[in-house]
Amino acid sequence: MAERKENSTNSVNRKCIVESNDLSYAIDMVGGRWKLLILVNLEKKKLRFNEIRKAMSSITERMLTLQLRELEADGLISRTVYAEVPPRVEYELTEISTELIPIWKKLCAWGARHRKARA
Amino acid sequence: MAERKENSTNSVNRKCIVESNDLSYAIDMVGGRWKLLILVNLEKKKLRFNEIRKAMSSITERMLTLQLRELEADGLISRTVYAEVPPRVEYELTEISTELIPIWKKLCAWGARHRKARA
DNA sequence: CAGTATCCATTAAGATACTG
DNA sequence: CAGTATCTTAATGGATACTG
Repeated sequence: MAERKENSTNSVNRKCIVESNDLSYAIDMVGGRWKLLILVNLEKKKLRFNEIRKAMSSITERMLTLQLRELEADGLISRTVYAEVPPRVEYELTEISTELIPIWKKLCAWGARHRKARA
Repeated sequence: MAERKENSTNSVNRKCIVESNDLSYAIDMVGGRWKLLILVNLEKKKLRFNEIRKAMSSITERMLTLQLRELEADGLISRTVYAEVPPRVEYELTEISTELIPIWKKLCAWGARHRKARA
C-alpha cells in the first residue's frame, strides 16, 4: 500500500492470481477494510475529505488518504480540487464504481441474513 | 488469522466496524486473497484437500489450511472426515455460501468490464 | 492424504506531529 | 482544509520440514 516491494513472492503471487481471474481482480480493487465503506459513503453525494472522515469515525487521516489515492488510481472515484482558500477537494463515484452499487447492496443483504442465521 | 492479539487497537477497530455494518461483516467473512477463490472451486462439486490445492496452484498448504478453518468456522463450508486409511476429507459449500454464488458472478462480470475499460 | 509446526518476510494499520 | 511525514505495532503470507 505504502511502499510495496515489487518482487516479493507475495506480490508476484498476488499479481498472477489477479491477472488470471476477474473475481480476484475485483476483490483486489475493492477489498480491504475501508474501500467499499468509502464508496458507500459517496453513494448519495460527493463529499469532501473531512466529511468522509467524519462519516467513518474510526479511520485515521493517513488511512483515508491512502485508500482514496488507491481508489482514484483504480478509477473508482474522481477527485476534484477547487482553487479556493481554504482549499476544497471533492470526491465522487465514477461510472464504473456506480455499477458496483447493486452488487454491494446484495452483499450487504447477504451479510445481514448470514449474521442473523448465526445469532 | 494465526495468533491475533485480541486487544490491539486494530482488532478493536475491526470488530466495531464489522459489528455496526452488514457490508463490512460480509467483507470480513469472505475477503482476503483466497476465500472466495476457494468457494468458487467448490461451486461445482465437493473437493478434497489436495484437489483444492491443485486447483489453486499458488496457495501453500499452510494458507489453505488456515483459510479452510476460517471458512468452516464461519459456516461457509462444511468439512466431512471419512474414517478411512488413507484419510479422506471432503469440503463442500453450505446453504449460506451457495447464496453467495450469484453475487460473486456479478462481481466477476464487473471485474471483467472494469479491466477491459482500462486496458 | 491431510494436515502441523516453526521461523521469517512482507504488508497493513495506527498514533502523533506537522504543513501549504 | 486537506493532507504529509515518521515511527511503531499488528497481522498476513510464505518456505520448509515434519507427523498421525
